[in-house]
Amino acid sequence: MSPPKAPTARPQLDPDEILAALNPPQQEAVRHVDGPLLILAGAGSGKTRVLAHRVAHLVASGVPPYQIVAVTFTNKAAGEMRDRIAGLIGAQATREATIGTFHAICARILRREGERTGLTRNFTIYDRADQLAVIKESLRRLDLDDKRFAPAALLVFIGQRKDELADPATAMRQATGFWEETGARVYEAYQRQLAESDAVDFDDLLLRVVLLFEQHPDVLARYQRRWTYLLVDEYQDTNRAQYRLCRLLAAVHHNLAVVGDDDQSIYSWRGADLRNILDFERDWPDATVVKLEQNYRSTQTILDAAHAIVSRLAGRKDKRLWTDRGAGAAVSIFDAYNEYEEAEFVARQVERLASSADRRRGWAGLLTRRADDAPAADAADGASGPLRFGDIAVAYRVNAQSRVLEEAFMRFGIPYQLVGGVRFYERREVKDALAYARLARNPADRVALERVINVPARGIGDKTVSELRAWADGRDATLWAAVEAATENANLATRSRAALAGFAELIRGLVTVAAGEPASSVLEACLERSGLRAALEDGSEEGEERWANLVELRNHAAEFDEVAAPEGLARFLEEVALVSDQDTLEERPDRVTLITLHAAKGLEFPIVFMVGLEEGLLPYARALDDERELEEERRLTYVGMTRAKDRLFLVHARHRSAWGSGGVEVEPSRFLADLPEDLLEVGGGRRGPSGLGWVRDGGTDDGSGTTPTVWGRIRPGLEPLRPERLPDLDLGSGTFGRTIPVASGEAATEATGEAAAAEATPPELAWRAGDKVRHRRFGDGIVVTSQWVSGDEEVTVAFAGHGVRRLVGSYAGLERIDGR
DNA sequence: TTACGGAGTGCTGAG
DNA sequence: CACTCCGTAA
Repeated sequence: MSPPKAPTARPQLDPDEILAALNPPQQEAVRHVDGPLLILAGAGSGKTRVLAHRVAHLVASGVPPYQIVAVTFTNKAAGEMRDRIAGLIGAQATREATIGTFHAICARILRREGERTGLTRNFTIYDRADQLAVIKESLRRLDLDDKRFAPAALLVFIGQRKDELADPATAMRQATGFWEETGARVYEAYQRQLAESDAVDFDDLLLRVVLLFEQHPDVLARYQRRWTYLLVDEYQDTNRAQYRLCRLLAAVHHNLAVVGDDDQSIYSWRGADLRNILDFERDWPDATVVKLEQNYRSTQTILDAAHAIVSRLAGRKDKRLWTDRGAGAAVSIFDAYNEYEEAEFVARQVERLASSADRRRGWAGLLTRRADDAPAADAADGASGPLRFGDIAVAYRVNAQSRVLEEAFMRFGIPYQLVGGVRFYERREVKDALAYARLARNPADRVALERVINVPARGIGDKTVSELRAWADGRDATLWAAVEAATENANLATRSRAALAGFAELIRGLVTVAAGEPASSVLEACLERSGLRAALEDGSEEGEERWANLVELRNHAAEFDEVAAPEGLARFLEEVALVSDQDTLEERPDRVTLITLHAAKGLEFPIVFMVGLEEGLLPYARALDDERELEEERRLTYVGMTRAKDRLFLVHARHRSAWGSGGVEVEPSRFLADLPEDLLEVGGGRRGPSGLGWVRDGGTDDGSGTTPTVWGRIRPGLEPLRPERLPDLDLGSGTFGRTIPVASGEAATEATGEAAAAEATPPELAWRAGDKVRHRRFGDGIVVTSQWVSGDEEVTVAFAGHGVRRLVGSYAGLERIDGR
């Protein structure tokens, strides 16, 4: 996303050549030049390819590259798009096009035009943690109780208002009830504080550009002239602000091409509005619609299974994916006793799949379980080479599920990489260092200032900071102004004044460095002068590790050194603020990828394990009482399944522990029951009547010999994970778990000495999963599970807005609000 | 002002 | 279990 350069001479491209390698619908999408275009692109239908070829075709047809803007969902996707386009039209011409995420493009626009809206070009982008700090400060200023008005809930409230393009006044007008009125007041205070800090949050990046365009038609007209061809990827995940942005930019020329798949819409919780794609044809009556239904990624079996999940959605755009790759292997279901066995199963399968024997013979043999079908050869992308760890991904609903998997992989010595989780930029020392860097550019950044004013400790305690706040509040000044004026502040102790003078001097020095030195030098100065380095180098192993992180941070900053000061630092901070989890994913051929289902969107792997297919996890507990949310869980399941190219494993456990407590019994996901039996092979678990209509009797291997199934047998010489939690694995005759001593309808019992005691407890539980209840404090919720714990019933309830709570039955005073 | 330990509490998802 | 918050002692 370098600044546009004057168009340069470029090699002549032949439009027909660009079309050559595409199928007919793809060609239609690429050949379409003027007017609105909706590309309904199913998973794996080659949409990135179509987008890239479309850009190339536009250029070949005479559109100057700088008039093209392509919007992607992540920076990583932008990079891939850029590479692909460069492969077609050359790097030189590609550099002239604008390719990036909505957020990055808007940040760039605001950097250039923001002064009309009261921002300086030094503005800071606040992340979620910063936002929470601002909300807490706003609550303090309004003298509100953060118990009654939970910062996280307010953040959601404010975010929703912004997604709808509602300002604080509008939010106040539309407020229903006291809580929302208060929310609107907090919203107003929050915005005021952002303005004081010369900062914007993620939503503001979009919102402010929309407002800028709406209030300054001249600016809008300039961008309309500049960008005459718009391409938007992942259109199903756009929110109202992004939608409005598209409409504004395309209002004159109508050259808006969007690509999306309503089946893959999984971000409604952050404002994505499915109507944007469903109503595209109504918004643009002259729209051309192209459906891409040929899939180049998965086997037909995987596609059929995935279709069974998604075909039950109401009001979806009708489409069905097909492939000419052949049926391929059955989808494998594994029924584990608990999450430890689940993880062990995955690890063992990974080990087996990547074993040297399989590697030598290639792994085509693994893909031909259904004998009537031709081998699922895929010469096109070379998938038939030796299988590597990097060909395997394990996907799960929530990050917390990764831990048990990591433990199992470590045990088995399987290399893995984790996407998401504790992110690099969220580590404390990294945030501290970045706070200094932010202050070096923008000392008004109050969140950064409060973060590091006493880090490392320099004798500026809470009392001193409170006095500074009072000084600033009384004068309507920034906290930084209060720091600078501290030497004249009689309310401060002499010692505090001295400490503050030192701190002010430190920041002023950093500001000077930031004005003229490259980004890495600024980082260097931040680390050294602040004392961060000295504080970390205390000889401890932890300190050493943290220091290593800061060195990495500085090295990353050095990548921006070629950009002249002060822009280099600005670019660095902007990129750091806008990186996504997916952006941090490296293509490591030697590592298994552990990833959330959300982050896995847009990726593909030859082999995918989806774990935790259980009621309460997928679908997630909080979605159980809401049909729309359930549909989103369904789409999320679909997204996960369609990541798999050749082999898909769906794994669920019968018992799962939640935050430290022992395992409770869980039901298999309803989505499993939607899968056609003839596409599946089932392993693990108890045989026979199990309440699962789809469980097949008999063993797990069909005897064809092409799938060397070893399920149900613990590997000799390897102790089971957490043996105390597992039933007698190695006594099971070919299958796991025999019969587990759990009375029907009753709570889970560990397969330990506790079992006997638990079995003696009275079995009548007042509550069961799915019951709708009301609690006097938490409001309405849904029972996730209920079990006997030391003589009382422990009810776990998911409350709307209050999270999942465990309550003691006899005290909770739960009220049944409907149903049984 | 800081360091420590115990208590309390929370797990969607993410730019 | 893993984090943050809070009170207390140094």
